[in-house]
Amino acid sequence: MATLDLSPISDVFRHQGYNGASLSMIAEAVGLKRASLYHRFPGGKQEMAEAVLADVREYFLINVVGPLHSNESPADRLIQAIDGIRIFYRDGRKSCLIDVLSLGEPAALFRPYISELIAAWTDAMTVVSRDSGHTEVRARQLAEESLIRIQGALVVSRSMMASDVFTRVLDSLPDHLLA
Amino acid sequence: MATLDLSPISDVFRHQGYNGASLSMIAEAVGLKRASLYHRFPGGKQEMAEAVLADVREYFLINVVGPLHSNESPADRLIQAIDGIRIFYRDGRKSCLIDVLSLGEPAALFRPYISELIAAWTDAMTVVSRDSGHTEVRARQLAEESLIRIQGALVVSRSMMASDVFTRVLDSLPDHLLA
DNA sequence: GTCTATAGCTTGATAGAC
DNA sequence: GTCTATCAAGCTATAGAC
Repeated sequence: MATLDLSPISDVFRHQGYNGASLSMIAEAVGLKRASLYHRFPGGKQEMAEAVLADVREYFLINVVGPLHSNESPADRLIQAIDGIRIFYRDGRKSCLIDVLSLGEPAALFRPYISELIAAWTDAMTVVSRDSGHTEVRARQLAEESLIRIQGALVVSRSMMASDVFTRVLDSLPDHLLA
Repeated sequence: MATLDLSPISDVFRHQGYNGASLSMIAEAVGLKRASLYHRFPGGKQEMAEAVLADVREYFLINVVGPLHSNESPADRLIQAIDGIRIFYRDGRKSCLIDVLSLGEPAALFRPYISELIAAWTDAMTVVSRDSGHTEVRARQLAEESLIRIQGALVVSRSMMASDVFTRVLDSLPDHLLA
């Protein structure tokens, strides 16, 4: 087998949280036995979560942060980034790793990864907002506000099983973020 | 002993999530042994979470929903509700039960409680927004938006250990919600 | 590189003394 | 009403056959 597809593991963590995700669940999701996971991830569960976070980081850099830095028009850049976000969260049906991995005692292990991810995301949204005509300070405010709205929409969508909340927030992003 | 103070249990759930909260942690937090918890909560862990949710519901009805329905000015009502919210979330340092209890397989057990809580909260914010001059439809949009911003701010605050994000969102609520 | 088997521990929950 | 003692089941992780 080549390199392992991490998305089933990601799904387990996102649905169950770090504590709730057992190696049995993960093993079943990837189609291996528990012990075999230790061949791929000698560091155990923690290493699996770190691998998933690295995977998510790569996805965001390519599909969200990258487009936001391109040389197209701010509106076109944002539309591409929104597509990347929509796909990652499956229209609001999948939780955010940032959210679920910041719970409990193990959260401290992942805080550095998560902080960097949030910073890169916020910076990229700041750039596109500023390029659309806002001042640097205002652009930063709007970018932070956008991140908050996305994360909040994910929580509310999940709690109420109403993913249209998330879709609506994503659709309104251009109006909020661009001048 | 009279009736048990539920806030230590609430804190454990909010910090660890439902799966991450073990009876050992809860017992230590309340100062009892594991077995003694079953005298207060024969239904075990699930009953503890339900009791905490009922407690939270009562707090919100008294300190958030109630003030929003009073006969004072919309601005004064909202200020009181914001105080209730700020205290409940300890300036953003405590997570939201709505968030942490909607993770994993046990989430289905709590969905009815959580949905009702969110609905009552959103309705109350809709009332105060409408009373300030907005149309019913617009008021509802703004109320939903406010809930999203609060929940998002809690997630971002927790992830980045920056509780000022939460404080800023709460402070901006009157401008967002009232006409 | 995947498996079976198992060690050692913690979990949620129960029984029964006081 | 709280405790000690205990249970079966689940957990993470390891050892070693193939």
